Amino acid sequence: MSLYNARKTEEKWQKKWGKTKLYETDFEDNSREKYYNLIMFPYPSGDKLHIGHWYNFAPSDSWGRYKRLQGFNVYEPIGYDSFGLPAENYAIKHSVHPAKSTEKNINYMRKQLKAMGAMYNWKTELSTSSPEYYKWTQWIFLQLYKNGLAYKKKSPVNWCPHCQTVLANEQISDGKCERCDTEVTKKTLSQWFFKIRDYAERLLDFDGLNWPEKTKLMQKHWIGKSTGSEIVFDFVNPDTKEPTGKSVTVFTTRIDTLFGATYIVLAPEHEIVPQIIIEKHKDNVNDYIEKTKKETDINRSAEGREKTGVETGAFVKNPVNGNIIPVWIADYVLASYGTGAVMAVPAHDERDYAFAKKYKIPIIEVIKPKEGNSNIEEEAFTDDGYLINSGDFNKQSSAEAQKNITNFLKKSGKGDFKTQYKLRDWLISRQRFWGAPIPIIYCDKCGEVPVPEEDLPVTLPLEGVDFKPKGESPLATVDKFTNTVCPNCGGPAKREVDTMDTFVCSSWYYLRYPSAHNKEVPFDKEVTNKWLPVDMYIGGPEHACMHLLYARFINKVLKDLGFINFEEPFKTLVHQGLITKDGAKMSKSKGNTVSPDEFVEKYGSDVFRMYLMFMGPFTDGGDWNDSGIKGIARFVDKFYDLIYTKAEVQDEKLLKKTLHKTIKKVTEDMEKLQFNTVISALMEFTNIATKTRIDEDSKKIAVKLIAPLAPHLAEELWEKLDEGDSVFNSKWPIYNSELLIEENTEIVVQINGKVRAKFNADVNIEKEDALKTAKNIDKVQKYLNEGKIVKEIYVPGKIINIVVK
RNA sequence: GCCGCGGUGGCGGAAUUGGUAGACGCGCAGGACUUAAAAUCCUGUAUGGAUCACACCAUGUGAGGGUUCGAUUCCCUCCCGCGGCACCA
Repeated sequence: MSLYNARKTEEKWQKKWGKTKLYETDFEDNSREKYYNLIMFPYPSGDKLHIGHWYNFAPSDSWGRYKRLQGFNVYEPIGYDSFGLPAENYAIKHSVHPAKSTEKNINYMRKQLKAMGAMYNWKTELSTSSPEYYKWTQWIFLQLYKNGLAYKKKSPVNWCPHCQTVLANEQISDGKCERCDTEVTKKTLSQWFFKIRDYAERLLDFDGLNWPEKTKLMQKHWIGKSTGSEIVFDFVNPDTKEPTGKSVTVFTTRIDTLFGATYIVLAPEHEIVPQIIIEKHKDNVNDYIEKTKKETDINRSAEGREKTGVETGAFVKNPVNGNIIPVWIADYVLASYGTGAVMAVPAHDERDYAFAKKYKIPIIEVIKPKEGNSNIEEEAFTDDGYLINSGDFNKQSSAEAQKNITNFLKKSGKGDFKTQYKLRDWLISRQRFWGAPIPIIYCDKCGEVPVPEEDLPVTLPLEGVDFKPKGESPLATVDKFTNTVCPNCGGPAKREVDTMDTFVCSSWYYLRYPSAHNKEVPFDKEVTNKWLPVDMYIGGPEHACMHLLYARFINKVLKDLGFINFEEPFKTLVHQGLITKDGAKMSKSKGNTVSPDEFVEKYGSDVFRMYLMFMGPFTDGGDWNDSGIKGIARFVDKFYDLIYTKAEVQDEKLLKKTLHKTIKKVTEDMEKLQFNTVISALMEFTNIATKTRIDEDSKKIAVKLIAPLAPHLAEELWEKLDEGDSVFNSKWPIYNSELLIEENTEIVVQINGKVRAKFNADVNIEKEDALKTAKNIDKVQKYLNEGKIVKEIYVPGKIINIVVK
């Protein structure tokens, strides 16, 4: 029977840690190497700390504790990503100011986080919605603004009629608002953008980053670089074939197929469209454009949708061969990518092929496969090959022709090499209240004026706000906020009423943490250059393309502006897996959630977090089982009893060997964050040591080994072992490899690859002796008699395989 | 459709420079303790066959094929699940 009382013990140590300031980082300590261990900070929702948070935070804390035991000066900060829509929606419903509900949620969450017993440095706790923090978010906006990286642009944006707010492309899933599931429509507004596209090329460079390949690949796809050529097509009069003076530029990655272009297609939104329509087609074209406007992007890009389009009656001249080809409009060409115009080569592009067949446009074959055949009557041939029907370029390979044709057009100014990116500039304006106000003032005289840095923060009003959305920012309803004076001329002026995307707040919080106590600067230069970049960043894979890309962007900008001296914010990145229940994702709507509080109450934080880590590999996640946690609870009791009980060692040799094997296994697996096998190794050790009994020195080692996983239990036992101070001020054990050397081994005898017998032998037994021993075994002889020995394989100290035929 | 990851007992999972598949834990079954239960401890537990029982035999890591003395691990084809992207010119 165990005497271990988890809840009491955990409370005791949490209090003690607070008193002794064990986890308050000494940022100036140079005696130990720094280690910045970061988690993706939580959004303080009314749902409190859920199991997903635990699965991110607890293993991360175990990792931090392990690094500390290894001698690093570990900094583990905590904070809250506290701006955002849910608090605003709550305010709309219940008329509670977001500042109030957020504070309440943070207070509750802080209690839960403390009960977890992680080694957070509470001294540098921050929340993005506090004026002390968003003052500097606004400061960052101003740096981008002053350096031409923030600009305002009228653009069609995605509009959620329910939230009455603009959504970023990233916030729409399945044509619906990610937050409220309402069908998304369109609206044109004047918006602030950050020029992340300027950094596209640098964001593709992951050199020196220890990140999951998957994440890097996702960012690469997201940025979507493609290299090709731009070609200028001149419009010509359909009757006289004379140039009209107008032209359109297209982007293509397959300029080698240019001789096969039989029409070009413009996006319905393309600005040149109104100028080039021929009278006869005007009604048709305008109808089509009107129809397109009503369709959302999502519908337009729905899978398997039949391609539609209309003729404009206009014609252009192919610059490479002078062919006159028709100009069409079709909604499958997107205004937002490339130039909003494409050349169509039906013979060598599936989309163009289907379109040409439908509208009976000629198909001209210009590429032949190097090997085998293509059948243009049946389908498009889209691979590279060699050119035919292409004048001087015949017989060249696709790659050669791409270079040569572009260079040929370059001479006459009708083409050039060009690189395109799918990445769009970052839309940061939000027509919301609960965000950092954009520090811009509009003056009738002076125009757009940035708020002077010394006037920051532009504070959110606490009173007089109407949260009910009316299609504009709630801030517009607060006269006290909007009416101000121009910092330039002193005349009356209006403030920008939009706030920033919360991703702006979270794109730099890791820089603020170590300087969070400093009110003078966003981040202390010395501290930052010493403590950054982040050594380990652990969080969900859902942030692969947004938060993690934005943070890299802001970091690079701040480096370019000379504020910091490092290019990348996160050296090592790890994504935790997903916890499921009965194989399904947990969700409130399904009612299959697990409440951490309930299990922490019953078993304690140590047991709960260890079970989470035991369920499966950390990066894969696992399936929660209510009774599975009992196994960990039993293990904790057994371990406590093992250390607590004094007894004579029965089998010293076995104990030492097992202990050092365990040190090796635990150390190696901790390095790989394979907590599940760390725990099973400790279980095996406990099972064996319970039988052999254990001496005091070995106990200390065992306690250190379990300390990262069960910090409270370890501290309690460390104290019981009459060790003062904290186990987390001790040193991680090192195994003695001499103790791991095996003298005897079990050799497996296989006949034709099947295990037939085993025998014990000296590890260094020679092949001949091993075979001799094996062949003397009765059972082996039985099989040998069935045929002739064809081959004998000996894997030293492991296996004998005799092939009999 | 494309890209990435995965598929192992009743369940979560372990093992891969190719070398005894199923560690560890849950669950289940039997036993001990108890008036009884819970807790705890001990034993067993891939499937099928055979046996009073053991020894034993066969099969087995999504399916099929290949390479090899030997394949969960390598190669090919296919099926299923998960995540991401998607008319990107």
